Amino acid sequence: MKIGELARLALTQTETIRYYEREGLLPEAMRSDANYRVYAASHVKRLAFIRHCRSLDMTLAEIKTLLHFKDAPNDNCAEVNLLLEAHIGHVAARIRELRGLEKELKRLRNQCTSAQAGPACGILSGLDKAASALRPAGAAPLSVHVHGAHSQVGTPAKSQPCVT
Amino acid sequence: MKIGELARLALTQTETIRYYEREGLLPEAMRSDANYRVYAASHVKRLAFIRHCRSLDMTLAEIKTLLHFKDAPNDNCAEVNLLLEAHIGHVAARIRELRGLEKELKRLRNQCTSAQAGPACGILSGLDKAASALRPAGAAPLSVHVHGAHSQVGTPAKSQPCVT
DNA sequence: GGAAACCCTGTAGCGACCTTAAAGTCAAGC
DNA sequence: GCTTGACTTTAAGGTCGCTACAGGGTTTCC
Repeated sequence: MKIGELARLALTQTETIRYYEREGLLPEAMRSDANYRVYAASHVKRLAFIRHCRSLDMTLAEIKTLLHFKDAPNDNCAEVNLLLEAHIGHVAARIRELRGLEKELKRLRNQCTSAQAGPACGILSGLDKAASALRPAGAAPLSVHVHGAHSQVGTPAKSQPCVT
Repeated sequence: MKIGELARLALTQTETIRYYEREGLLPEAMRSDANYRVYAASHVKRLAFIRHCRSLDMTLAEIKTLLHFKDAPNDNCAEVNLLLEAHIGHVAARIRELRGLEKELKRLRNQCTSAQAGPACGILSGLDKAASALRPAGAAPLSVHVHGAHSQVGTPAKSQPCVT
């Protein structure tokens, strides 16, 4: 099968597939006479694995590590577990961060409706006040390696690879 | 004051300050005879405002809009409220996404401890199985504009501007 | 045989910075 | 006066995970 069919099967864009090949996540494909990439069923499975991991918000580096373990015949359960455990930690940390943000943002919103009569917007002055307030050092260091509040466009989270 | 002092006061890197100037978030600073940027207290306040908004995971575009409202003398409370409301929506959506991820990751982790006796790692085969499973289309479209599970390095969330 | 659909490589862009390089400036100490 | 070191300047390139061209070649279908 050619790259377009693989892309359709894995709900991935062809450019992304070529990118994964460049990055060493997918092995270099065989080529046809016309220099077209030629894929087999095993590539579909591997790509689906990658896309699933990406939908779980793992970085390509993490996925590369997992693929390495998958390729190795010996039992690396402990190391895989460690990686997964770390990733769960990242996600949990990011959730805590965002919950804090949500709380502060809602507090700001309430300031607006209550201070509407003032000369300046309550939200803007609220942001000012908060900006000049000293934050206690006890606040968690935050930001471990999980994205902020804005997802990148076209992230795989929006479409799952569905290979049967 | 020079850029270094401003950076210290706002717990920001000098390169970030120059970047904000290039991007139009900070006005172009006066220059000394030696072509050094010269700042006043008003710049500290404005930078603190920006950094605080960034710590709330707003994009620079959103912050630019807020600054525009701040600079305008008239009452833009409604529009500011709208922007904030939208941002709260983004954060809430990202939290929902990440909670789902957390759940699935923990399910995977449990597979490992329970299937440890098998020939291959339970987690890896679990990722395989999930990758080949069709996801129902009912799943939310996700990814509104809030980052994923990995924060970018040096994000302002890790250090608050503390200006008094 | 001609048009549409596919494929190739290579490059540039996104956001919010961070890093590095090469050069210029300034204040303090000898 | 001279050196040292801390600071500043601009410009360019790197990060991550793609996405979007541009400018060509190939295949497929009518």
